[in-house]
This record gives sequence, structure tokens and C-alpha cells, in this order.
Amino acid sequence: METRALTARTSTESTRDIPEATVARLPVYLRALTTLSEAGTGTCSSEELASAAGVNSAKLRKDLSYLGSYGTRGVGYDVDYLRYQIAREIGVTQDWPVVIVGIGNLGHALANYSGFRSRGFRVVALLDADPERHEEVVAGVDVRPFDDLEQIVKDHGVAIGVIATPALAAQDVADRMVASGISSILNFAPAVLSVPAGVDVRKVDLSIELQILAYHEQRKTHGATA
Amino acid sequence: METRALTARTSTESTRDIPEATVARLPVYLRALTTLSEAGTGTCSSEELASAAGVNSAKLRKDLSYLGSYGTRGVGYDVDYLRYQIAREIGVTQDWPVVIVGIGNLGHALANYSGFRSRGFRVVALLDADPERHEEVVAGVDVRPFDDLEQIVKDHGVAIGVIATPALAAQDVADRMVASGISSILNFAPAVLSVPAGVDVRKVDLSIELQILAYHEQRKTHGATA
DNA sequence: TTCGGTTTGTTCTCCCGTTCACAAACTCCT
DNA sequence: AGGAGTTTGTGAACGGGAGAACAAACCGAA
Ligand SMILES: NC(=O)c1ccc[n+]([C@@H]2O[C@H](COP(=O)([O-])OP(=O)(O)OC[C@H]3O[C@@H](n4cnc5c(N)ncnc54)[C@H](O)[C@@H]3O)[C@@H](O)[C@H]2O)c1
Ligand SMILES: NC(=O)c1ccc[n+]([C@@H]2O[C@H](COP(=O)([O-])OP(=O)(O)OC[C@H]3O[C@@H](n4cnc5c(N)ncnc54)[C@H](O)[C@@H]3O)[C@@H](O)[C@H]2O)c1
Repeated sequence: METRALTARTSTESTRDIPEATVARLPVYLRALTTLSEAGTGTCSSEELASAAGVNSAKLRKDLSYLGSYGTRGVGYDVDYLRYQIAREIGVTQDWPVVIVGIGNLGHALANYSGFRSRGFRVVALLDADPERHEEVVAGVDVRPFDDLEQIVKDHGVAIGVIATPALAAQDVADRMVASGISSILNFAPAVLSVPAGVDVRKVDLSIELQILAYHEQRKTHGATA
Repeated sequence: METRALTARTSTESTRDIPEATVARLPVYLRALTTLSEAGTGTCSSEELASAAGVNSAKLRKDLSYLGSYGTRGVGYDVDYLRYQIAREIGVTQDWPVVIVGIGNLGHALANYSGFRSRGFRVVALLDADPERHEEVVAGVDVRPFDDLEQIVKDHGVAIGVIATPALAAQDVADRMVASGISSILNFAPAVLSVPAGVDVRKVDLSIELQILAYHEQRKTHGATA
């Protein structure tokens, strides 16, 4: 399921491979640190940061230990320093160009989302197959034909693509993205995407989340009435 | 992290507790089965279904075994029968009323999302704190004041709430939801929510997903240039 | 310098999830 | 009826992650 190997480890690199579960939590820590920093906090303990991030403090410390020893025993972590270290590790110290394909209901919301810019991502293009969409300008970016994909990816060095088309079109869009050189895809369409090794796909599926909630909800109420 | 206990197991119930990882995959199987059914497929093997769902066939079989023995050895699974069994287990054979709070960019997209209805969820109310929103009608449902929450939850027996407000308002909205009787929350705001035991929270965070992709992307390109 | 208090980094153990591998069970053909 | 071929359901091995617990390291006061 995961993309492994292909990255030959050079000896000098600090590439200890960070567990996937830890990688998924680093952005949460990053956000918590940003909040703390904006609140004027200069130093924080693992307990405080863990609380702000909603995790166990032991887990937090273990996660951070994969990056290195950035804390001071008896004191805690320097908020801004740790924040930079995590940002660097994730790779959001500089902006990543992103394209969004499928500018319908969801695509509009994504294009208007300000959280992109503030977290290291820059929407360089909005693409849609429907010619009627091509006159529109969303959040300062104009909607362009889907066929412009290759050129845009090449021009801006885009590595990350977002799919917000109907499910039926998702696989085709993914194929075109991969062919254009995109190697990371965030998929909002309720479809299972098939991509070659070396390409990462993450999916966000609203219906699945709701169904998981429904399952637990059913258990709760079922137990109450039984 | 998880809400445990509180549900006393009565002996007659068929409540073998299904692993959380399996619960998260059942909706994926459900969708794959629906697709197969619509394509006219009457029977399918674990291999076929696993392929359609994008998972390992052994994992699929083990997952399904938690529900019961709904397959036939040497043959496979009856698509419609299995689909019904999974739907029943998840609890989406009847509709769940849902409220959405925060009808901005994202809230509009969610309200317009047709995938709700088709998967067992019905949006019974759209709520927003901004009075200027209250004249609007989105997807046939009119936007109402946030203070109507308690009454709507009571009237419709709402158990599931969706938060699409700015991060700063999310905790307040969650508190009001819980106080109103909602016990499952889907949170789109980038904030860590604190809720009492017995309330389930799931979060969908676009920025985190992108940052995880960026991390792996950085590794890929970094390995190439080194 | 020494000592008490604090907090990190890490080890160890346990649990959950994944995957392999195979016996049991079913169909179909002869 | 019997045997060959197919597919499910599950036992067992394995790997990874979560959490408890503690030694090492640091600060500040005396
Ligand atoms: N709206 C939501 O809140 C929501 C929530 C979860 C998931 N989704 C999923 O996100 C996707 C988009 O949802 P939506 O509500 O925005 O749908 P939509 O129909 O409003 O928008 C889809 C857009 O994709 C474009 N499109 C179609 N085929 C294309 C192609 N081959 N190449 C490029 N563009 C193409 C269409 O022209 C349209 O503008 C769907 O798969 C939906 O299931 C939506
Ligand atoms: N737009 C996106 O694509 C996107 C993607 C990921 C996450 N998010 C997150 O989703 C949330 C909503 O994003 P958005 O772009 O729709 O923002 P938005 O500002 O367009 O909409 C927010 C809405 O919430 C309402 N609101 C504010 N405080 C409220 C309160 N206390 N009670 C009820 N309603 C309240 C506002 O009136 C507004 O209509 C944000 O937290 C954002 O970070 C958005």
C-alpha cells in the first residue's frame, strides 16, 4: 500500500525514517506550536504541547525524538525553534505549488480556502473540463481548461495535485496528473485510485467519516434501548 | 483517545466488537459493492471485491469475518446480500439526521453535496451565527440562526453534527452541540476539540493531509538530488 | 559545589493490525 | 458417488505503535 524503497539512503543524510503515525501527527504539533507562539509563549513543556495537540505527552516526546533532541531537560522546548525544526522536517519552510482539478462546489471552497497559503501551499492553477467554467476567476486565480495541466505542471514544477471532480472522472484525472509529472495526489472523490509505485495518494472521504460516526452512534443508542 | 466502556454488553446482542480499523474500511467495501451491484454483478470473490476496494484480499476476508459468515466457499459473496449486511452493521439502512454549522465556503459545498442523501444521511438544518446568512436557502434548506440548535436537535433527534466554522469558534460550537444532545461530531475546523466521554469526534483536516504529502514528496526529490 | 525539583529522551512491555498459509467447505464435471 | 478445482474463514506469526516508567540531564537555590 505504501511507497517504499526507491530512495537510496546516503550515509550523510539525517534520514532516519520517521514512523508514518508520527508523520501524521507532526502537522498537528506544528499548528499547536504556531498557536502557542502567537500567544507569546516562548517555552513549553511536553505536557503543555501535548495537551494543546490533544495527545499523550509520552507519545509527543517519542515523536519529537525521531527528529532529534530539540528539547532541554528540566526546561522544555523553545516554541519557535521547535516549530522551525518540525516545519523543516515536513518540508513546509518553502511553498509547494498545487493544482486543483474540478472547480465545482468543493473546488470553489478549496480555492477560497485561506489555510492553504498560511501553511506552505500555493494554488497555482484551477482546472476544469467544463468550458463554461473557464471564464470564472476564483480567489484571484482563473479557471483554465483541463488540457493545460501538462504545461502548468511543467512551468511551475507542481508535485501535488488535488482532485475534486466527480468519482467517475477521478481515475482519468489521476492518470493525467501522473503522466504530467505529479507524484502526490489528494483525492476528494469517492473512488479508489490506482497509481504507479512512487506516487502517493491520500483520500479525504466525507461519507466514510460520517458512516464511521454512524456505526458508533448506533452502538450507543442500541445499548441504551436494549 | 477512544470512548470505551459505558455500553454494557447484553448477552443476547450480536455485538462482537469490531476492530476500529475494520469499521473504517466497511464503508469502502459498501461503496465497492454498490458499484458492483450497479454494474449488474451478482456474485464476487474476495479477490475481486478487495481489488475494487483497494485492499488485500486476506484483510478483506478477515474484516468480513467479524460480521459473520456471509460468503460461500468455492463461490464467493452475493453482492446485494453482503451489501445489505454491511449497511445494517454500519447503521445506514435508515437515514441519520445531520446538522451543519457554519455555512461559509465549505458549509455551502457540504450542503450542496448530493453524496449525503445517497449514503444514509439527511441534512435537516444549516446553522450560522451571521445574521446576513439567514435569508439564504442552500440546496432546499434555509440557513437559520445558530441559537436554533437546541430546538432542531430535539425536534429531529439529531445525533450527528458537522462543524464548518472558523477554528476559533469550533470549541464553542462543539460545546453547544454536546449540550444539545449531539454525541457525534465531524469537525472540519483546524482545532483540537475537547468533549466529554461518550462523544465521538472525527476530524477532517485538509492542511494536515497536504503536509503529509509534502513530507513524502520532499523525501522523494531530496533522494534524487542527493 | 551540592542538593532538590523538573522535564526530557528512551527502554520495555503490551496490544492492535496485517499478512501468510492452510484446512474446511462448496461447485461442477465425470 | 467421487475427485478436481476453487474460495472462504481462521489460526498463527510478525511488525508497528501506544503508553508506562525511569534514568539522564538540566536549572536554581543554598
Ligand atoms: N461538495 C462536497 O461537499 C463534497 C464532499 C465530499 C466529497 N465530495 C466529492 O468531491 C467531488 C466534487 O464534488 P462537487 O460537489 O464539487 O461536484 P461538482 O459536480 O459541483 O463539481 C465537479 C466539477 O468537476 C468538473 N469535472 C468533471 N469531469 C472533469 C474532468 N474529467 N476533468 C476536469 N474537471 C472535471 C465539473 O465540470 C465540475 O465543475 C465529487 O467526487 C464529490 O463526491 C464533495
Ligand atoms: N474552505 C475550505 O475548503 C476548507 C478546507 C479545509 C478546512 N476548512 C476549515 O473549515 C472551516 C470553514 O471554512 P470556510 O472557508 O467555509 O470559512 P468561512 O469563513 O467561509 O465560513 C465560516 C462560517 O462560519 C460562520 N460562523 C462563524 N462563527 C460561528 C459560530 N460561532 N457559530 C456558527 N457559525 C459561525 C460564519 O458566519 C461563516 O459563515 C474553517 O475552520 C476552515 O479552516 C475549510
